[in-house]
Amino acid sequence: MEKRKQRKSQRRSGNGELIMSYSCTIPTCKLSRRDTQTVVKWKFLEHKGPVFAPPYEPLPSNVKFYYDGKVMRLSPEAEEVATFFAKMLDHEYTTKDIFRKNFFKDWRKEMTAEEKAKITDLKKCNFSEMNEFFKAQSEARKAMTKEEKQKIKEDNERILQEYGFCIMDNHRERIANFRIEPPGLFRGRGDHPKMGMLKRRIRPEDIIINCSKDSKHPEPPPGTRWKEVRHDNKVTWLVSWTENIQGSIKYIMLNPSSRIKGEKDWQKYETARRLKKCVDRIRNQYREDWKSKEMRIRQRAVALYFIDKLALRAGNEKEEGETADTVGCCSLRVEHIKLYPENDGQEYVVEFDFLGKDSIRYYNKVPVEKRVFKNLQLFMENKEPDDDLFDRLNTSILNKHLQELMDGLTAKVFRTYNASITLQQQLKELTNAEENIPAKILSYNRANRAVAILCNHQRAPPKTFEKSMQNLQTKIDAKREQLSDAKRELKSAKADAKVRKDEKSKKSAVQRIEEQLMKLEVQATDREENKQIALGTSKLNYLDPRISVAWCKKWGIPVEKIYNKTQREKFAWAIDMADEDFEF
DNA sequence: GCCCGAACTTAGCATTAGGGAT
DNA sequence: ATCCCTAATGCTAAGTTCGGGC
Repeated sequence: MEKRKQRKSQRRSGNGELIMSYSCTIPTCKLSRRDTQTVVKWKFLEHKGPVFAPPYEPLPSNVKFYYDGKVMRLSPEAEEVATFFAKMLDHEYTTKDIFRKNFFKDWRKEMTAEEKAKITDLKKCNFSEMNEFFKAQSEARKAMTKEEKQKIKEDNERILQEYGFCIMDNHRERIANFRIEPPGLFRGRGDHPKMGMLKRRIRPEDIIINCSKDSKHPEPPPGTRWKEVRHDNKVTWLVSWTENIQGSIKYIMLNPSSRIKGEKDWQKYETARRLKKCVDRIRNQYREDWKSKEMRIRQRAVALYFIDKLALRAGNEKEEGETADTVGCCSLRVEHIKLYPENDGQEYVVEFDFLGKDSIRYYNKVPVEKRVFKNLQLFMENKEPDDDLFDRLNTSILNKHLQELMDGLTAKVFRTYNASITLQQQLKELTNAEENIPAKILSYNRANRAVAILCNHQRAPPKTFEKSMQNLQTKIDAKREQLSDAKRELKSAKADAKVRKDEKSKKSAVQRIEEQLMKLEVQATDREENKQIALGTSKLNYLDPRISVAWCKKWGIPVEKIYNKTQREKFAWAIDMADEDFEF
C-alpha cells in the first residue's frame, strides 16, 4: 500500500490570544497559541550544553568472546557493539529474526576486515561470558557500600547542578533530558522493522547548540567542536542532534516545571475548555454531515464521531516499512473493524481491533447510530481488507475542517476535552461526602481509571503483580486477626468491672485498627482494578490539573495524596490558581 | 495542493531510590 | 543494618501539528 500524503493546514486567523496573568514563577506574558513557530519564545537563554555518554571501556581480557567455539579477540569498535547485544541476551528481543538480522548487519559494519571475514554467522557467536560479566557488574553495583553509593549520588548531584539547569529570561529552569542518549541497539515498540539496528554514539560534532547571542556559550569538550551554534529564539530547545535510525531530530528541552512548558500546558487546557463551549454545535454539525451527498464529508463526519466518542487519535499516515504498522482514526483500514447489525441484543455494533500508538491494541465493541453504521457499510463496499476505511480523508483535511469550526481546534483537543470532562463528571458522581479520605481517594482513582480506559492507556501487568497482591492479602488477614483480638479485649474490658477503666482506650484501639483494615482493603481494591491500566499518562497529559486541585480543596484532601512531588512541580500553576469552585 | 521536516506532546517500560519490614 | 517492595524517576520511542518549499 502506498503512503497517502497530506498537508498544508490553513493559516489561522482571528484572535485567540491568551493572557497569562498567573505570576508566581511564571511571569506575565502574552503567548499567542496559533503561531507556535513564529513567536519569540525567550529573550535570553544560557546553558552548559549536553552531558555526553561516557566513553566505551573495553572489557577486561579475561572476559572472552567465542566464535564457533573458539576464543576470539575483538577490536574495540566491534567489541563495543557486541556488548550491546550481550547485555540483552536475556531479553526476548534477541531471539527475534528481524532484531538479529539488523543487529548483525550493523555490527559487521563496525568490524575490521579480518573480523568481517571470520564472523559470518550470528548463531556461532557466543556472548555468554560478556553477559555474565555485566550481570556481575550490576550485582557489584548493588553490593556497594553506603559510602560508595553516597559518593556516586554526590557526583550525580554535581552534574545535575552544573548541566541540569539553564537560565531562561531571568529564571533558573530545570532541563528535562540534559544527557545525550548513549549508543546501543534500537528497540522499537511492537513489530518494528528496524529493531536491533545500531544507534550510534553522538559526538560534539553532531550537536547543534541553541542559546542567546549575549549568553556565555557552552564549550565543546576539549579538542572537539559543535556542529553549529545558533541563536533561534523562536524555538524552545537548547540542544539538538539527528538520530541515525529514523533520521529524526532529537532535542534537549526544559522540564515540565518550567515556565515555557507550564504555559503551553495551560493553553492546551484552555483550548479544551473552549471546545466545551461549542462541542454541542460541532456534534450537531457532524451528525448532519453523516447525511451529506459528498462522500468526503460523510467520511470526515464519521471519523470525527469516532474521535469524539471513542477518544481515538488522529491517525497520520506512516511510511510503510519504516515503523511498526499502527493506525489511528484517519488511517483505519477495513480490516480493523467488523460490523454487526445485531450483537448481544444490541443493534448496529462496530467491533474495533487494531494496534494504536506504541503498538497497544485497541479492542472495543460499540453500538453506534444507525446512520453511522450505514455509512461504514458504504465506505467498506468493494474494498480489500487492507484498503483505507476513510479513503477520502486524512488528518490534514480533518484538522483543516476543525480549524474552521473553532480557532485552535485539532483532533487531539477532543482527547483532552473528553478526558478532562470525564474526570470532572466521574468525580461528581463517585465522591461520597460521608466517606473518609482513603475511600475518597479510591473514588478519585476510579474516576482517573474511567479516563484511562477511555483513552486506552494500558500497561503490561507488573511482573510482581500476583505476589504483591498476595502480600497485601497477608497484611489484611493479619489486620483482621488483630481486629478480632482487640474486639475480644474490649468485650472483656466491658464485662470485667476491674478493668473497666481500660474500656475507653480499648475502644479507640478497635477504632484505629478498623480504620487501618479499611485502608488496606481499599488499597487492595484499587490495585486489583488497576492491574492492566496505566493512570499516569492521563494524569500527566490529559486531565486539567485544576479539576483535581479543586476536588482536593473541596473535600479537604491534601493535594500530596493525588500528586507526587514531580507532579506538583509540573502543575504548580494549577495548584496556585484553582480554588474549589473551579469548573472545567 | 502536496510533500517533507521541524518542533513539540504523549507514551509505556526499565531502572533507581527510598521507606517500611525484618 | 539489610533486605525487599513499591513508587518515583528516567529514558527514549512514537505520536500530532504546523510551516515552508515547490
